[in-house]
Amino acid sequence: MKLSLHEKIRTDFEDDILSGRRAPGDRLPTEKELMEQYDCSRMTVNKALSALVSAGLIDRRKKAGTFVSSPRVHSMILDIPDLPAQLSDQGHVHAYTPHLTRVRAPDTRMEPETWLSKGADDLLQLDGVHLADDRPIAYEHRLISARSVPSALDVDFSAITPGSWLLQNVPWTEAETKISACGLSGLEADLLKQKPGTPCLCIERRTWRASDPITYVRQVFLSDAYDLVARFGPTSSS
Amino acid sequence: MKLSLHEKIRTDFEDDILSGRRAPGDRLPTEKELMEQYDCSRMTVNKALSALVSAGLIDRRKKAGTFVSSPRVHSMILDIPDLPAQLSDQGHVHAYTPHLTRVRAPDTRMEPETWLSKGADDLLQLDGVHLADDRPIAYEHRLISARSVPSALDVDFSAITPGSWLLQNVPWTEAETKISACGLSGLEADLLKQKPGTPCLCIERRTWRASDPITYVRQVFLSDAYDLVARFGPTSSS
DNA sequence: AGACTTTTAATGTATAGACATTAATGGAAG
DNA sequence: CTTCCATTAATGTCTATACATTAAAAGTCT
Repeated sequence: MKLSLHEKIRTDFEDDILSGRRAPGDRLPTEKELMEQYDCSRMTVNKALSALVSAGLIDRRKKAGTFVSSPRVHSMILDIPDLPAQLSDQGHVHAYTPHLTRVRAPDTRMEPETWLSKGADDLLQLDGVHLADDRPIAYEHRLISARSVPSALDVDFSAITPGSWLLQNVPWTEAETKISACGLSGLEADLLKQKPGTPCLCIERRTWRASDPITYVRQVFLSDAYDLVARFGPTSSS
Repeated sequence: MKLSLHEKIRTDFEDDILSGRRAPGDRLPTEKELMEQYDCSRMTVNKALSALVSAGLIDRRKKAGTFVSSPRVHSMILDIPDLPAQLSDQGHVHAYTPHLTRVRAPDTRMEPETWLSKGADDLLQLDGVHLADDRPIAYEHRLISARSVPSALDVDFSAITPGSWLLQNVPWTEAETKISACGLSGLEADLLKQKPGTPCLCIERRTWRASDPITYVRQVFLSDAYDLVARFGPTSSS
């Protein structure tokens, strides 16, 4: 693969920093030194270093210089893809069978419902089962604010999953995701053809669009059918 | 706060996209149009748009143009949980009690062990229980490559947890994390004072340092004591 | 119509210079 | 010795221009 010059400069330092050859606090050459070293213009060096700044690998201070960032944040990005997309990527056949669809008033004893309805608005409830190759793999309980997304009331959710429809029609601006483990309830176990109490991965998510609550969803995955994998490393670069 | 011109251009489009005023798939003005609109040079426009590309908000295709990127994936930033740090942040008292510490040959029937040992090297095995305020909350099974990290053999892991020691002494360059759910085994249940089969969150991680395998760890968390929460939204900008 | 070629409009990369901004540094005054 | 100020070395921003690269679109020839 052919790298452009600013990419080469960037990856050179990326490698040095990630491998530990340049430790946190170390000072990097100045732009002037680098433009001689790489025989290029200052803008090119600057572009490479700017990328490293926004990647959080270096800090730059005027007059002082450029330094390897100190508190190496050990964090990684976990992508939680749209279920149908992920399954079809892996060559499986995805299906969604609605189990319960209705519009109702919020139950104010339930925290997610008071949050979503702001105490008053009607909620569209969409419960259903996700299948991969005809095998049930997840139970989804979803609530949508009828106020924030009135158009959702007219959609036929046996043709498109609620998640995909929302992603395409009501892009979110803010989201909170919680991952935990839980045992299947009696109803869930029944629908997924498992025993109650079977350990499952539980993903809960709330999304906002410009500070309006949009949806709350709780997905319960059979643990042998689904897990989340995140990888972090030098390969991450685009 | 005074914004430089390229920041202004960037935030203008950031706002438009995050608010939904520009929907996925919409085409943005060309660089030429933008340099007239903002009365600036093309490089300035380019810098703003490049930032939006690396933020994943737009896609650009030569000759075709610039478009709001389409499937906004739900991603979350997963902080590598250094359990002691995380717990003390929340005001809890953390303790770690070793349960099994030994050096042994790899069991070649186990995939993680062949990976870590490359088929031959000795492994340092460190199993133990994490407690928060004297209550057991997690069981940790850890293997460290004696070859890649020989200094680990001399450490007293009743004084510092294996995770913290590694984080401080052997920074990784690459990591893979897998999150799933599982039921407690008999041994784990015993040590955590729970019933076998209790649903738990299971985090497995492998780390590398410059392509050398360093450690494999499997942490099993009581589901009522621990879950992962991440929030993603427009506040992310630097 | 279909397959190939050419044009062309857009992005991608890079240059050489200019001026602005900031903060470390050293020197002068008290 | 301390305070203040000027110097200056670094990054930050921006311009105007050039050429490369790509793929859409239009044109041309069967």
